[in-house]
Amino acid sequence: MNATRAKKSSDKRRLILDAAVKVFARQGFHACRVSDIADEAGVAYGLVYHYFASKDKVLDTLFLERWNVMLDTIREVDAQDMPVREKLGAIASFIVDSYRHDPDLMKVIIVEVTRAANSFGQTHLGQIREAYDLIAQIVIKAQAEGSFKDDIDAGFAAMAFYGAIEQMLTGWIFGLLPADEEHFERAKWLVVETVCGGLETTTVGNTLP
Amino acid sequence: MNATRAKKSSDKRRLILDAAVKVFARQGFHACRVSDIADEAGVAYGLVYHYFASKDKVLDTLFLERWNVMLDTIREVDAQDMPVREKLGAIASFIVDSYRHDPDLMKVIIVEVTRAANSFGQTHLGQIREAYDLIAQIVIKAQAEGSFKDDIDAGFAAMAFYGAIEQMLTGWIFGLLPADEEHFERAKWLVVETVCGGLETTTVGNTLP
DNA sequence: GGAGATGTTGACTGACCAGTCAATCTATTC
DNA sequence: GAATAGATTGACTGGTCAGTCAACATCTCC
Repeated sequence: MNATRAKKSSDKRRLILDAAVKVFARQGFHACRVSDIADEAGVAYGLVYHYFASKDKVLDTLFLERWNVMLDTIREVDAQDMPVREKLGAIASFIVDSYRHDPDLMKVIIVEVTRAANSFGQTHLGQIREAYDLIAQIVIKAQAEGSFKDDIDAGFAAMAFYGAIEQMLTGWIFGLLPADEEHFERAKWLVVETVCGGLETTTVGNTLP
Repeated sequence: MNATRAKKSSDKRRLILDAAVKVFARQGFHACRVSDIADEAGVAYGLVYHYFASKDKVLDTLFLERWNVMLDTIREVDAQDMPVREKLGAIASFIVDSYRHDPDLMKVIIVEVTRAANSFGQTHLGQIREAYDLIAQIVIKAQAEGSFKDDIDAGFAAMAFYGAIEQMLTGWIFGLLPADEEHFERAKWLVVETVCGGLETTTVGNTLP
């Protein structure tokens, strides 16, 4: 049957991808060998090249798979009719939950792609920018409807928001922040509370007394 | 004379370090060859190894030189008697100005060390953590004196603050944000305004209406 | 059951590059 | 000006590893 064959085939492909996540997370993309991935997956060296054209393509695949899910989520959230705070909260939630669900994969995506300005970060700059732009759009709308101050550049605000979240993940990745269930939830809340608190028009305190 | 000799010696050392900054920034630490550094500096290959034990040590030196200046600055700022907002503003200022003054060096530090969880980030974890801790201390003091809400974990707040700044630099590094004088200044202000706005006790707006 | 396609294997190769080292050059000192 | 120490050179080496490939295995379908 075709389905069985297809299933079996993609099983091994998936096996390799999952093994790659573990290996990349443990040793880093540059430090690991393709044979490490094959060993971790329990398959022969050559099979990696049967499913992927190069070591790079393995990482590309991992990144794009997950990043596109995130982009879709952000688009969906934005399309809904809810206050900015909730929209940003949903995005923060999604990212933190992604980490909670698969810390290795998020580590790889952040360390090897999102922040790798000279390698994969450049390759996937378009995808990465897309995320920032979508968040900026949310900020712009909030400014237009008056819930966010409009003297703050939306692009910069989006970067600050995204950067704050990514730094939380970085804290967990480096083992600098406690990574239990409660802290995951508090982190979501903190980012939204902090960033929205500073951007909302309801804020009173200002630079001068 | 001894001074001349010493001067000449350290001249070449400096030459190599400066060349390394350019090369690391342009090609990335892993992608570049030691010969690229030597070529850029206009010295022979072997001379790099006369001054540095390994390629790694070159990056270590660059990182530590700059990072220690930053740690000192944060300590000085913290020791002074001024409102939190100004303290955090001074730190944001220092980091942004560091980028303005030498974007290549900051790019290298951030991309190759601060965010490299599997290589130099691990090696220098102590130094990196020190910076986060110092910022967290500032937040804790602000909470103690009542200017910051104390229901927010200081460690997390410090990460959010530092992450927001680093993401601004990342935006400039990737060419995703405008990098002119005015935007540098606005970025400092934005980060402080946003983060402090969300943390200060004077904030009014809250989750529920 | 056999032909063709697809999956799987792992030894091998060719390129690359960090680090070594012996030779040469330059300054310093007496 | 000879001796010593340090600076500078670049050809060479040894190890590493991404990617290839030819052989073998296992499906699918008639």
